[in-house]
Parts: sequence; C-alpha cells; structure tokens
Amino acid sequence: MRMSGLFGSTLREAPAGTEAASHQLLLRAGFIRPLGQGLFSYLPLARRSLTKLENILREEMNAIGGQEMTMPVAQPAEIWKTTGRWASIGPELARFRDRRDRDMVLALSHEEVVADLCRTEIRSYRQLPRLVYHIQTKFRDDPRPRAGLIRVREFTMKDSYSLDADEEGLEKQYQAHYEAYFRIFRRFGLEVIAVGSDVGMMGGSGAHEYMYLSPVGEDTLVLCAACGYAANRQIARFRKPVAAAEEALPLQRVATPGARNIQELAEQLGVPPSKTAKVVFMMADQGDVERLVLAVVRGDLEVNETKLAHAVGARDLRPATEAEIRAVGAVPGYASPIGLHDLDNVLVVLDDSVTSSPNLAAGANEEGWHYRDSNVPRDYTSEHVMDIANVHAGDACPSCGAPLHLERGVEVGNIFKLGTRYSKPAGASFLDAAGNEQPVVMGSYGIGVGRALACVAEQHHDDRGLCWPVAVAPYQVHLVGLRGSDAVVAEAAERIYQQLEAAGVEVLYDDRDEPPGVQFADADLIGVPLRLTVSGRSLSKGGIELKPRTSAELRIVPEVELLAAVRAELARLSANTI
RNA sequence: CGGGGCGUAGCGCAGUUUGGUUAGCGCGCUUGGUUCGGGACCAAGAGGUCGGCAGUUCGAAUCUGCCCGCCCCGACCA
Repeated sequence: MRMSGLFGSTLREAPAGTEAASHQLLLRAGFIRPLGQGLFSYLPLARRSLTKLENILREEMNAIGGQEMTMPVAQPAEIWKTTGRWASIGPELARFRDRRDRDMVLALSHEEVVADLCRTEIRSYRQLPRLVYHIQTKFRDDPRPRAGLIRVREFTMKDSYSLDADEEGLEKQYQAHYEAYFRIFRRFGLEVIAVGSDVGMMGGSGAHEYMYLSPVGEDTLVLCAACGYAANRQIARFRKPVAAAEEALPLQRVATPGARNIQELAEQLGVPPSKTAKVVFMMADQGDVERLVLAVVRGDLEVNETKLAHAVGARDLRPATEAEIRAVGAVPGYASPIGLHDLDNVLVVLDDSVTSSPNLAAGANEEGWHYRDSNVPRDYTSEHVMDIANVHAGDACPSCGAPLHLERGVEVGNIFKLGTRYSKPAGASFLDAAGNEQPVVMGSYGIGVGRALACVAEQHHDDRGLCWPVAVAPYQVHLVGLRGSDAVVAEAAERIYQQLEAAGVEVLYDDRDEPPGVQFADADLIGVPLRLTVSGRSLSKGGIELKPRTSAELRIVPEVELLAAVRAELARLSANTI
C-alpha cells in the first residue's frame, strides 16, 4: 500500500479527552475514528489488524473442532422471551420493533439462536459433540463506554458454543477452550491470566475470564503469588481472621450522637471497627418482587454486591432509599437487625464474620443510639449466613493463607459452562442411547476482537507510538523512501516496493514527498514491526537500511539480499513476541 | 441515572470573568518557490450556523433558560 493513497491520516496531537494509551495511539495513528459514544469506525489499518486477529481465532477454533457459521444480529424477541433474558436483561439489551410491530432485539450474545438451532439440528446423541462459532457484531447498550476500544457498545466478538450430551463432554470442550485461549492470546502477543469469575448474565455453573493486567482495566482481580489462586474480586474468597473467643457480654444501649458511620462509631466507643457490625441496605430485584435486603458484615469489612446478589437470588441490586429503610423500622446510620418491627419483609443476610465475632457494636434503630456487645444468635439471627464480604489487599488466600494482592485487568475473553440453562427453555433436546430425551449441554466462549486489539496496543507501544507484534501488525514492513530531490532514490524505493509486494511481503510504502522527520515520526506512530529506509545515504553505503521498530539497531542490507533479510528478521521478531 | 468537565475551522487551543468594529493563534490543507536522515522555511490562499433553540439587549462566542453531544468519576455491566 502506498501511503500517498491511504485512507485515513495520522494526527500530530492526541484528540482531547483521551486517557488510555491505546485510545490515543489508535486515533493518532489513523486506525480508528469515533462516530458516537462507544461507536467506532475501523479504518483500513485497523481493519487489516483485526482481520489478522480473526484469522488466528479461526485457526485455533478450527483446531479444536470448531465449525464457523454466521448468525443474525437482529433477532425476533421470541427466543429471548423463551429463555427469560428478554425480561431479565435491562436496557443493555437493545430492543426495537420492526415494521409489523414485532418485538426485535440486537443480539448481545448468541446463546438463544444456538439453542434454537439445536432444536432442529440435534436430534440424537450421535450428533454430539459439536462446536460452532462465529465472528459477529454484538450490540450492548452499555451505560458507560470508555477508553476507546476497551469498552464500546458495538463490537465484534468471536463466540463459540459447545454442544454436548453430558457434563463430561462439556468439561472436555471447556478444557479445550481453556487451553486454546492461552494459545490465541500468546499469538496475539497478549499476556493474560485466567481467573475464576462470576457467571453474570450468561448463567450457568462455572466460568473463567481471561484478563490482560493493566491499570486501564475495570475489573479488580484477587491474586495469590504463593499458590496461584486467581479470581475476579466479584467472587473471590478469603480466609477471615478468626476473632478471639470472648464471653458474651450483655447487650447495652449507649448514646452515640452523630455516629452515622463505622469510623465515627468505633471512635466514640473506643473500639476497633472489627468490633462493630456494619449494615448495608439494598433492594433486590427477584424477578417479580422487589425486596429489602439487610446485609450485615463486620465493621472492618465491606459488602460484595455480586456475592450478595447470589445469596438472595437477585437479578439486580440497588441501594435502598431512606424511605424504604425507614419503612421496616430501621434508622439509617443507626441500623441493625435488632428490634426491627417489620422483619418479615426484610431479608437479613449475615456474613460469616458476624456470626463468628462476639460482642459487636450494632445500631439500635434509634437516632443517636447504638448497642454495645451484640451477639448472634442471641440478639438477632438469620438463616442466611454466608460469605458476602469483599477481599482486600493483604487478606489471607483461601487456599494457602498467604497474603492476597489486587490488580486491575481488562477482560479480553471468557468461557462459561452454561449447562442446560438455554437448551431446557428452548426445548433443545436429543435422544440418548437409551432412547431418553435429554437437554443439550452447552458452553459458550467469547473473545472480543476490538478489545483484544486495544490491549495489544496497550501492551506494545512506547512514547513514539505503537509497536505491533508481527502477527497483529497491519503491515509487516514499512518502507520509507527518503527521496529528497534524488530521482535515483525514488526509483530504487519504487523498485524495492514492487519486489517485496511481488514476493508476498505486506508493505506499507511511504512514497509521500514529506520531510524525513515526518516520515519517520509516522512510521513510529503506526508501529509496523520492520522499517526499511531507502535514501541517498543508504544507497551510498551499499543498500537499504533495515530497522526493527523496537530497537535502535540499524543495518544496511544490499538490495539483492533484502528479501531474505526481511524474511529472516520477521521470523526473528515473530519468535520474540511477548 | 448521580457528580464533575468540555463544546469556537479537519486537529489542538485562546477569546467568555467585565457584551461593543471584519472572531484569533498553532498544526494540518491549497498554490508557487526553497529545503531534504527525526514532526523544515518563505510567500500567497482556502476554510467558521462560535453545539442547537429560545430569550435579554441598540448590540451576544460572551448574559439567562431549555435541549443536544462528548470526556472523566461513580452507579451499572460481559
């Protein structure tokens, strides 16, 4: 490709309001352009890189038995109503009506279609296992797109769906994906870790997320350096310090004016926060009803909303309003389950830290008053006792006890064991060897292509621009013709361009009449892995200058050896990725 | 949805506090010339509903109201 004809240009300055390096550089280098919030056009350079990522995905999916297909983005709402996601997913699911006034959705994932296809295509256990996938547009009307391609509303995803006769088969395909994903991300040049994760809106029984560790990420990960425990904070467990055994002291009402939070309370009573009980009120959306949830954790801990939502079977949690709290007799700032007049309407969930810690200060449900020395189950209790607390840095690893640390990560891929979550409601069943009807056991596995590209850009750049790994780079070679006024140089550059192209090398040829500084700066910005420079100087030294993007090392290669040198250098650079 | 910020030429910005000729600067773009190994120089140009609508005023980029859009933080979320 000649740069003089390339659609899309580089920008000297970063557009205002861009924080993430990948966002800035992809814009500046002419890869992407914003159209609206979370909506981007992918210019020719980006398109080439995306295609390379997609082809790697195809190869690795095919290698584990995947069959590529394509399913529609616009879908009738019926299949979503059947599986319940029409009702259970909020405004994130884009809905519209077609001209005949029928409910439609823009798919944010394709489980429904796959399950629907299974109804007609899978009738016998002999037709299992199967693995299908596609690389398709998804639309999720995210409330807050951010950081360029890291979080967008419309994006391309490789999503595969495994179909099995039983759990054992699912386990096999899940494991195959688990390993294939590491191969894929390694080929992308992306360093990732897999963490155990929440199943979220996908449902099912187990899941992992593939995380690129970076401060631009919005997931918090809990990691153990000692034993390798790794989990999304949403589900991460930890060993809670065991409180020293104490005699249960009598409940004692004390004045605590103005102590509306744990810090204040602990100070006024002269006890550590771990000797208090903290209450959080949430409204749980349980499908048909909304219920007030009173979650109690020890004062030094914090409620984990994902864990709490699971504990109460809520599809959604929101903070309760003051009126909702007062309606059951609780007083915000001075609340506890003790003495609530309307306990029947309240779902009390206790973190196990509360039941195992004696003599905690707790609210008296009266403005300005608390109790000292409350004890479970003497003063209040609940049948819902479980872990609903958030991990903090330094907490003990659940499997080995070593201190945990927290990191931020971007979720570039995920794998879910769906089980029969979709096949059952969809009626996707088959006859097993004994002639019994069984639901198909499904798994789903996603990789966001654009987000992966952004993460590769995050991982591979420097202060001058992008530094693409060979496998992802839009071109393999950036040929700079520093012609000046020299017709001989121009002719040589042109000739070399033709030769490399003819040999199948992907060349971005800077044939523009620009000063050298501009040409070099653009080359660095775009980040093609290998730069060739043809100039009067290089020719007088006997050839073409060759320089990898990520090193300062320059080499002059005679024209007759150029193709071999380029191939060798690309092979060397490919081997060094990550 | 809540909090904060921003919206002036393709991009980056000044001007708005204190209303007053023809709205400016840098980059980029066009033409001519010079230059040619790290974002050159000279000259001449093109390019603006100052986000939109309504209002106040003799007069609005500037003041007021409503609306729209974008960015950041939070809520939310695979």
